[in-house]
Amino acid sequence: MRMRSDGRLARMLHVLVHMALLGGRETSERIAEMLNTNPVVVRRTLGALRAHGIVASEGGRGGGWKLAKSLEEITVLDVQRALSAGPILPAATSSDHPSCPVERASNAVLVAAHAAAEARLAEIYGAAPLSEIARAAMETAKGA
Amino acid sequence: MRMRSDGRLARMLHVLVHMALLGGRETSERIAEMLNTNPVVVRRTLGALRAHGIVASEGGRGGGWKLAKSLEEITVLDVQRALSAGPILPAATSSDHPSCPVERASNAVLVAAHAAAEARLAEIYGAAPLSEIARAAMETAKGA
DNA sequence: TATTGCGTAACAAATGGTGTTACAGAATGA
DNA sequence: TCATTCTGTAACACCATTTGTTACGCAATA
Repeated sequence: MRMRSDGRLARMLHVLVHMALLGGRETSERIAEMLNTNPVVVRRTLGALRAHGIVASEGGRGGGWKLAKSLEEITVLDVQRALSAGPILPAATSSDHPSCPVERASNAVLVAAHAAAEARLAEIYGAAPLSEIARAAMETAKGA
Repeated sequence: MRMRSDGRLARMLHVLVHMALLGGRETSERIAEMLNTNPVVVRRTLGALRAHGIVASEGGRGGGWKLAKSLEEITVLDVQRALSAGPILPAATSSDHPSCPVERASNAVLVAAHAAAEARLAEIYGAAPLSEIARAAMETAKGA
């Protein structure tokens, strides 16, 4: 029952930076083309970001998606949190004999280790605004 | 496509410590009872540990499983490595447009962050011998 | 030689992201 | 008003991975 880290975070970072660089509104259709996927998947995933104030959407003719904040104001951690409420790195403990001291001790070690790793990950995510990704991308594009 | 951290590590820590505390050989049948699971699952998983020299097995009457090292010589990291060859925390990047600078930059941030988190996790796992889990378990059992 | 226990193949179930179709609702513009 | 163009969402099927299970072969031993 694990919440494995999926490909949504990478895809969302990718598309959010593109949206900022393009400036205007983008439809699910066009975003889906950017991500080589389906418009419904895009709405589903961007919908989670909208619930956290990262993007906004409008229906009807001329509608679509746009950023609700600047790239400087969005960190990787913000996007991660929008996509998944729980821990980024769940502990993966066992619960075969909840009262067994050995199982408890084993689980405790794993929980502590994961908490430390998660703290490190969240620290880095939180210190990484999307504007930094945009800057690195432009640098690369120029250099190449 | 993630290699999510599954429940095998926790289960193996649990059973290895029990095996050490019990001292002798244990059959898949008895171990399965400890873990509330099936003997085949036990053979499957312990088989991976045997391939890394952590446990040994013998068939036939009077056979079963026993530790190949002492708990002091086995770290959580050893068990983790035996269960899964690759990274503990795979990066979860996207590959929709491998030549897109924005995708590359997004992936790079994620890869770097995961590498740091994984290093932290491996550091803790490597510094945690199973004897420490056994000690903590006995402490708890005594205290309670 | 009968029993015990591992080794392994084969298959079902559950989980969670993904891909897809279908359709309802809202905004826009002629 | 009405057709068009969007999002919102339900309802599936699909894929990959762990887990659970049955079945059977092989080795060791009393």
